[in-house]
Amino acid sequence: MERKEISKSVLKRLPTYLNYLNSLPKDAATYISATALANALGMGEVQVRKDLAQVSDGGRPKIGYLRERLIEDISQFLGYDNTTDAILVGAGKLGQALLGYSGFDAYGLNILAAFDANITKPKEVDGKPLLPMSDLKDFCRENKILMGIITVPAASAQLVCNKMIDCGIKAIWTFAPVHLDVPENILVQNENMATSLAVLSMHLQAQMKEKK
Amino acid sequence: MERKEISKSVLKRLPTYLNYLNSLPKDAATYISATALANALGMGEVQVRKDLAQVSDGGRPKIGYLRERLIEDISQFLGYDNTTDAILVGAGKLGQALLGYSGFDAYGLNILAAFDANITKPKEVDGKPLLPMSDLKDFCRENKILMGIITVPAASAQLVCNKMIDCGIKAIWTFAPVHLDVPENILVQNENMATSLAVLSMHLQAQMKEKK
DNA sequence: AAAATATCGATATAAATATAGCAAAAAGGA
DNA sequence: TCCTTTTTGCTATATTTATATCGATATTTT
Repeated sequence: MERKEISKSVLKRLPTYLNYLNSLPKDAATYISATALANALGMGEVQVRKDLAQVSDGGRPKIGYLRERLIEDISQFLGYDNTTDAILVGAGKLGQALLGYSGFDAYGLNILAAFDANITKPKEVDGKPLLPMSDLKDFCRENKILMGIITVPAASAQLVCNKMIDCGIKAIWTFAPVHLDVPENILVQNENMATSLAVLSMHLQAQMKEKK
Repeated sequence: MERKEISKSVLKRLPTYLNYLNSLPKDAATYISATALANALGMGEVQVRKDLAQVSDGGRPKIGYLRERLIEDISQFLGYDNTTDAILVGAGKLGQALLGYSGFDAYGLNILAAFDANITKPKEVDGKPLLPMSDLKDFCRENKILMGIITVPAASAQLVCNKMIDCGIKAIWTFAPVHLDVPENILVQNENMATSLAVLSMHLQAQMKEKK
């Protein structure tokens, strides 16, 4: 399958497909069609078909896609087949929750260690090292870390972000509800819970209004 | 300010503006322009201006918006001024992290209690009640709960979702990486960490390629 | 073997979203 | 007082994204 440019919207839907495909029992039908996928996920069938066409060319008329092959193709496309090592800064509750979450390896993410400003002596949490901030640079260099996860309070997020960039990190996943200023070649993905809440509370407001 | 239809894209950007405005020091300039906001957040100025025009009409040429007024307008628009009560199901690590996070009240969200299948006797976590699932229905009815947060493993998410709907919940915020089937009038907001990871690892892949 | 059917993938259309251009308004200075 | 500058908000255009249409193809049914 040759790789073309892919839009962000499509990219964001791919994990959904993959997830559903993986959730099917082993003895499910060998083939699955875009139509079936669409129905199961409550989406438009044309959209699903177009999305799949961008990552796989195994679709056959009347039949659909070979399930295993499709899983492979999406996984490969998303880079889930070769793991990315990451570090996490901010070992508060959220940080520790992420650190202990065992589901990330399914997405090819491996959090190697956590760092926190309040740590002076190395510890262990969930079998993973929890280190002082002073160790960050050496650790990243030695392990060639490219991805960093920020789970510190908003006030210190930019500072941590700068440090990460200084350590050679190219992609940052942040849970701090602030905008981070970064150079052009660095990608920041803001897991912005506030946007989700906005969508939800808007829906509730609309519903309340309707009922009156 | 009269309320028009608003697109999801705009809605998702509003919290970002609000957040930035709130982060400014108290002695910052009284007025702020769409241009200034755009520059600070690295966005297009036309987009910011159009967005603001949808929630506030306090913009004045050459001057911009009265900062406090703008904060008020966006907050009100997003419904942050009147709190929404919610319950959470799944008191694992992530659930407890959310339960203990004190920042949600700034977004008008108040998590009243948590429920978990492994709980038989009522407990307390972070000063909030942690109750058995059997109490869910009565609690929701009594407190007129409209929003539910799901932090259970993927396998039980749909089950929990069904229960919530049965309890009268209209908006669901889920962290379980599965698609939830719901009736039309129910909104599901999937906090899908996998999509963020997809975007990030895609970026890293592209960067690696570039360097070769 | 022919007809019916389900599905793909390509092309065309529609809808949503983002960007650009410009007149009017308001402040500050010449 | 008039000119210049900045910014708003309107209108128009461009771009992106989603949806619909349709011929081709492969399988199943008749």
